[in-house]
Amino acid sequence: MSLKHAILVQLETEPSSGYDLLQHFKSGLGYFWNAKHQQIYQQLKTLSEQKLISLSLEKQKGRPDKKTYQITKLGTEELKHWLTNPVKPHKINDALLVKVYGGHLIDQENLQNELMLHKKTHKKILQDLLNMERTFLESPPQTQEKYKLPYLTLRRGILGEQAWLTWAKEALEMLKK
Amino acid sequence: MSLKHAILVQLETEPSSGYDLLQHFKSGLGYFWNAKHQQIYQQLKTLSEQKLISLSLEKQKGRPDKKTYQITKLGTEELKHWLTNPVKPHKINDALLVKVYGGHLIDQENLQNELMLHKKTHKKILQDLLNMERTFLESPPQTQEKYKLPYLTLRRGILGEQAWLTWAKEALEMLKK
DNA sequence: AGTCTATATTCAAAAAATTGCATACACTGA
DNA sequence: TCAGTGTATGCAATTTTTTGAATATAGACT
Repeated sequence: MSLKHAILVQLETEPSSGYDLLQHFKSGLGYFWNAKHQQIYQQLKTLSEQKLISLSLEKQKGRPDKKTYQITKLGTEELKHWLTNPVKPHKINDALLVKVYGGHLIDQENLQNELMLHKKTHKKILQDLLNMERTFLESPPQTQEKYKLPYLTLRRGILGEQAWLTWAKEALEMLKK
Repeated sequence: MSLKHAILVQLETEPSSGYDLLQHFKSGLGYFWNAKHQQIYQQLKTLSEQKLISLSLEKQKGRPDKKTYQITKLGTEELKHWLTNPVKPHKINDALLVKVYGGHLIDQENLQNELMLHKKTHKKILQDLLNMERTFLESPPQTQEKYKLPYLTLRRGILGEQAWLTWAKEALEMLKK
């Protein structure tokens, strides 16, 4: 169960509110760990009860108050413990590929159109990731050294998206034949 | 909810028992749709109740009897309906990347070792996929034409694994610095 | 004032996945 | 005969994910 640890990892980077975390899960962390806001808040409550994180209320100007959480010593220990133990390879559930597998049952143009839609999405994602990479590579060397591991997750995203687009091109060519 | 459709797609290809399906989910379909035997049997029961599949009991020599399911007309219609509607991009929950993101907290050798373990796994998967590809490409042209869409799912797997291994190489090099 | 949007959080229910456990048939080898 | 392995199926509980719904603060605009 790694949502807990994804949250702890992010809180270890900087204290955050539920909403801040949600933004991170829409970008950054979210490229490799999907989480819904209900999950995040629920998990924050649990982590707080377990004393792995602590809570402080923060008043904001022009915005509602927010609850800021930060990781505790206990939380950091729990996180380190998890980090030292091996995880299993992630499992894939890709409905698009199920559709491709059974695609002979439908009109090939429909399949092509859908592939092109997904291609568009993936192009956007790749663009976003490349922008993030450019920003990172323009940052000072100590920043680059500090964040070299998060950068690796970015590289994984980029290489994965590029592979996907290579495949999509191939697939569309085959479908046109 | 695509387990249902993954099962229907496979049953459309050929009638199968729960056990047969399980083997398919360990290979072939399983590279892009993960399913546990409990899920499969449960889903077969539901699909049968819904008349999307029909059941026949088959006696075997030297083995226990098996229940063979085949897709019904209604099932084929349901499947086609699903196939014509767009699906969302699949979501990623990759614990390894969460670990890489927070990897500065642990001994870098531990992280390297784990990456190398995963690398080994991915190499094996790629090998399996390439073997499957070779077999496919050695098959008669009409077979290749018939299964060109399932072949596309294989190609996706191969390109994805290759991208993963490229990344792993890059990551290990960075970790060694 | 009301509507819309953004920020911020919460509760609840349903669906799906995972884990644990179990049973039965059949064969093989000690 | 028993233990181990493979084939074959099933039930139940727990955990995780998804979906739906809602509330509150605050600002901007009509």
